[in-house]
Formats: sequence, structure tokens, C-alpha cells
Amino acid sequence: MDKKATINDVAKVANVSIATVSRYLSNNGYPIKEQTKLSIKNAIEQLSYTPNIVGRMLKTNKSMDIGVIIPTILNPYYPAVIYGIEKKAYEKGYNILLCNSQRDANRQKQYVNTLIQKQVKGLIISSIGDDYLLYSDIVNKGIGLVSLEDEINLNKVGKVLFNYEKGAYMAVLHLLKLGHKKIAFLTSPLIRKSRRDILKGYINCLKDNNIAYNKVVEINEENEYENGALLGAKLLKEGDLPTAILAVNDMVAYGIMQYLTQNNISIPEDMSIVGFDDIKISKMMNPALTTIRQPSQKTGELAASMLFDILEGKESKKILLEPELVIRASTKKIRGEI
Amino acid sequence: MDKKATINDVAKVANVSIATVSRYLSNNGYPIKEQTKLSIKNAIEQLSYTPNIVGRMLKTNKSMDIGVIIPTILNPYYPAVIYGIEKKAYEKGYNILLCNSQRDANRQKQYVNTLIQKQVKGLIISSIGDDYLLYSDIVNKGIGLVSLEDEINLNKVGKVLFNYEKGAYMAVLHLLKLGHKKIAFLTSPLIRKSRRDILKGYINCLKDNNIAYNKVVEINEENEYENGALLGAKLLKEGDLPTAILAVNDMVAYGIMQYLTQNNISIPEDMSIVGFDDIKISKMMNPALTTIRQPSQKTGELAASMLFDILEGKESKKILLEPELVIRASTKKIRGEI
DNA sequence: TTGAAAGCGCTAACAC
DNA sequence: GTGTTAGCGCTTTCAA
Repeated sequence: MDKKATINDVAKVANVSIATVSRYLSNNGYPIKEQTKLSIKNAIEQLSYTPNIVGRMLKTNKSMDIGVIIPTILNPYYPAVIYGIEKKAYEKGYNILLCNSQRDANRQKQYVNTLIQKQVKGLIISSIGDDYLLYSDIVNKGIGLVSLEDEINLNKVGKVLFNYEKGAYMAVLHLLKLGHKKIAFLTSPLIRKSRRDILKGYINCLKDNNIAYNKVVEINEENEYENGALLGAKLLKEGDLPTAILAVNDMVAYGIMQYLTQNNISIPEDMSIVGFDDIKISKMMNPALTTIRQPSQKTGELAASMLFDILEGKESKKILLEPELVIRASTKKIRGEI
Repeated sequence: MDKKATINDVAKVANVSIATVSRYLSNNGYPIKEQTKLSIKNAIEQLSYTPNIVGRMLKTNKSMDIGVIIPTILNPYYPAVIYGIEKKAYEKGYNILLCNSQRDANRQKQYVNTLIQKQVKGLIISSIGDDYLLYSDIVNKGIGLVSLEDEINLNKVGKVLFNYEKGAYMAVLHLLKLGHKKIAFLTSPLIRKSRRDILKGYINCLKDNNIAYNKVVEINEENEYENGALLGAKLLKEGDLPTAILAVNDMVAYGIMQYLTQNNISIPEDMSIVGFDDIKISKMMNPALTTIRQPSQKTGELAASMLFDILEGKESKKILLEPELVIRASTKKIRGEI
């Protein structure tokens, strides 16, 4: 492997100064003689020179990277968000440094610090925990910050939020209308505001409709795909079964469905279930999942657009996306109801 | 926003030289008086100083970024690969610059060049096209390169491959054993070697078993989720229907299944279908998808490990992962067969 | 139209 | 133990 060529090498070969080469590269209309251009062009090809952006960054302090921190790429909701972000970023010439926090506050903090050190221009984060010192440090350093889902309630931080509470309310209402009176909420650890908001919506809807029965089944650890089975098992063990379930998200709903089916509880005949997210495959499941739609790709696009607005000096905004109930086949009228 | 503090500011506040601060930061056992350490520590906190890695990179030429280029993050196979890569990268302290080529050779080239400019130490790519000039440029610049799926047949390039041909062969054999004699292959554009290898396996298995019927349905464009419906429609229009289908991947299989079901062709009663990949959700589909397992997360881990080995000066390797047939409920004996 | 040179933030060789 | 300084690759001001 040859050592990488630098602008100096190009200048030497082309027999011009590095300033001229730099001007040629920046291609900003600065007048250069055609012949000079040509010899620089040749030198670049000959050396297969690629500019070192690090040199430029140090000089201009202009990075073209943004950081994206998500809980886990294994839940298909997030790839869709990333897709939206990348779409906008690509248009603007930005690259994405992708980090999975694995819902670990320490790991998240580590990543944030690394990203700051790497001089990212902006950061889009679906955050875990509420380390406001960390967040305000980001902002104070002039790094654009946009929060997803769990709001970071700070000035100058863009927010793309979702009305989780209302979504849960709609889901439970749907079940009530189908005649269900025993509805449980099965959830991963309630360590995120978004999840606690879903719980709120669940509780409020029951209260508003004078339903006494409520059952919240929570597990202690994030186990990704296994969450559903754990929750299903815990539910069965506790007894006093519900007739319907609200799951904290679609992936968990799948796990629960699979577990219950294996245990001879059929869906929706014996148990109705509503998910949360509406990831792409939910409509292809069988039974197709009734769920609350959270627009993932749009969330990503909005977040990226907002970030770039902030970087261009515009005010940070707060967008609240509204839920939509998507009724499919995993919910039905309770047995005996007409 | 305050301007970011630099090592100079810290030195000034702590009343020491920048060299001492640098030594303090590098934390490599170089002796520093405890008291000096303390005042530097205080200065850093006071200024909420974060080291600028760009300065260090320029000096040491040691980046801690690797690039990852995949076709599309919307196919859940790739998030799983990324998960594997990130796991290993995190252990090594590397960050990931994520790029979706969208299966566009130009876009891929653009991303590669950007990544080179950004001085990534290595690159893991599920490549599109065969721009060998581009690939050898990467290697010549001393950047570690590992190719996934479609082999980049160059020296010093690590390869994590999968036996697509054998996988397809196994899938078709499975269908033949179930009594199917009319088996079609439905595929996205055959622009990738991996897809053409699947085609080969399909053809060879039919040939080896003296089956005359063969039908390859290919569409012209990548349409992500809509591929399946397009393929299903094209299949029905052509007539002379098969009794079983091999799909180029699971996502496409879902699309086909959905389309056929909507058109009153039930699976597996009227049509058997085999997918390719075995993404997580395939076992949760209904009918659960019979498919060829391609170990996604492991692919990512192996690729990352191999890349880091290359960066440490070890020989590049070639790993061929073997397929596994996962029989579920989307395939059954043909009508009339015992 | 071009070149010389300062300097971005940092590390490391060398000096004390 | 600590400081001085050159220089990494680049942009940009100033001068010619």
C-alpha cells in the first residue's frame, strides 16, 4: 500500500502551489487558468489523490456528520426512522454515525461523548434516561439536537413527539367497544416516558369508562424478541386472565401472540390483542395485527429536516404526531357479545 | 453558545503547558504530579472541555470510524447484520458510518468516496455492481475492506460469503420431495451475483432431477415492499401456474403471499412457497415461512472481526457460510400426493 | 491568476 | 515532571 497522497504531492506533481490545488478542489468559481486546471487534474489522477477531509475540518470546523442514537436497530421501527433520516441527510450531503444505546444509559452517554469529540454537527436521539447535564452540554457546544419519542425538555432542542397517551387511549377504547371488560397492558420495563405515557392512556381510558379491572404486566429486563414470551408466561401464571391485551409495541405483541398460540389460546377467538407502532410487517402477520400507527419514516424525515433547520439558525420546534388506530384481525368482539 | 474550549484554554486555566494537558488526556502512564492533574481536571470541568478528535486524527492519522454500506436498511436482514457489526465495533471502540446504497451503483460510489475522504479505517460493504477500480482504490489507500454476499474478488479483501446456490438447491429439492413438479422462481432484478447464484441453484436442481418446467419471474425495478405484489401479479398474468414458488428473499415472499392470499390462492393449500434469509419474524408469520436460513447477525460479527484482523495486519480471509433449510408451514405436499 | 504563510487542535520528539 | 515546538492536511488572507 502506498502512502496516501496529500495536497502537497499533487501540488508538486502539477508544479503549482498548494493554494491553487485547494482552489481547484473547492471548485468555487475562483479563477484558475484552464491549463493549470488540466495539470492539476492530471496530477490528481496520477496519484489517485483523495482529499483528506480531516484537514479541512480542522481548518474550517465544518463537519458533515450527524449522530443518530437509537435504542436498538433490531426493532424494525427504528430502521424505518433511520431510513427517513438518511433520506434527508443524503440530500444535504451529511453522513450518519449510527449508535445503538441498547437502552443502556451509560452506553448512551459514552456514545454521546464520542460523537461530540468527533465533532458531529448535530445529533438525533431517541434517548434513554434523563441526563439533562449531558443534553445541555451538547446544546452548549453548538451541536444541533433533536429528540425523538421521549422529549428532552430543553430550550433549543428540537422535538418530534408522538401522542402515546392518546394512542393507548384509542386502543383501549377500541377494545371496550368490542365488549371487552378485562383488558391487560403488557409491557417492557417502564423506563421510558413514552411507555409510561402508554400506561397513562390505558389507565385513563379504563377510568373514564368505569372499568375496575386493570392489570399491568411488566418485566424487569429488556430481552428484545423474548419479551413477548416472558410477558405471556407471566400473564398466564398470574391467573384472572383478561380477554384482551394491549402490548407496548408490535414486536412484543408478536412474541405474546406466538406464546399464547403455542399455549392453545387462539387469537382473536380467545384473546384480542392490540399492538403499538404498525411496523411494515404487521399487516402481513396472521392474524394481521390491530395496532396504533406511529409514522416511523416520517418521524425520521421530520427529525432530520428539523435538525438541518436548527443548523441553519432557525428556531427549534416541537412537533406532536398523532396516532391512528389500524383495525385488523387480531381483535374481535368478545365471546357472547353480539 | 460559547465557543468550544480547546486544549489551549485548558492549559491556560490550569496554568500548565498544552503538552501536559495532552499527556493528562492520553492517560498513558506518563508521570504527572498529582496536583497538576487536579488543576487540569478542574480546568476541564470548568470549561466543560471535550477533546477535538479531529486534531488528534490529523496528527496521528488514526481514525476510529468504519464505514458500512448496505443496499437498504428496510429489509430486516440488514439491521441484523448491522447489529452484529456494531457489537464488535463497540468492543473495539469503533464507530459506524452507515450508508444505504439503495442498490444504486452511483450512490454507492459517492458514499465510498466520501468515506475515504473521511478517513475511515475500514469498510464493510454489501456491494452492488463490480466497480473494481473503486474497490482496489480503497485497498491501495490502506483501508481495510470486507465484502458481504457479493464477493469482491480482490487480494487483501476479506470475504464473508454465503452459499446461495446450495441454499436455492436445498429449497427446490425440498419442494420436489413434497411432490411439486412445477416450481417457479420469483425474484427482484438479477443485478446481484447472490441473486444469480440463487437462480443457478434453482436451475441446477431442476436439471438434476429431470424437471422440464421452469419459470423465472423477474421484475425490472427494486420496489422494496411492493416487489412481492408485482411479482405475484406478473405470475398470475402469465398463466401456466406453478404449484410452488421459491422467492428471492423473505420480504419478497411475504409480498407474494399477501398478494396471492388476496387473490384467493391459499398458502400452502394451493401454493407452496419458500423464502430466503429467515429474518426474525418469519417464524411468526402465518403460515410460518419455510425458508433458507442465512445467519445475519453472525455475518455481521464475522465481517467486523475479520475487518479488525485485517487492520491489525493479519491476512484477509474468505468465509463461506452454509445454508440451512428451515421447514415451517408455508410448504406442503402437493394435492393428490400421499 | 498564483503563491507564501498563518493557523485550525492536537501529539510527540526533544530539551530542560 | 514539565515546557517548547514542529507538523499532520487543509483553507484562506494577503501580497504580488
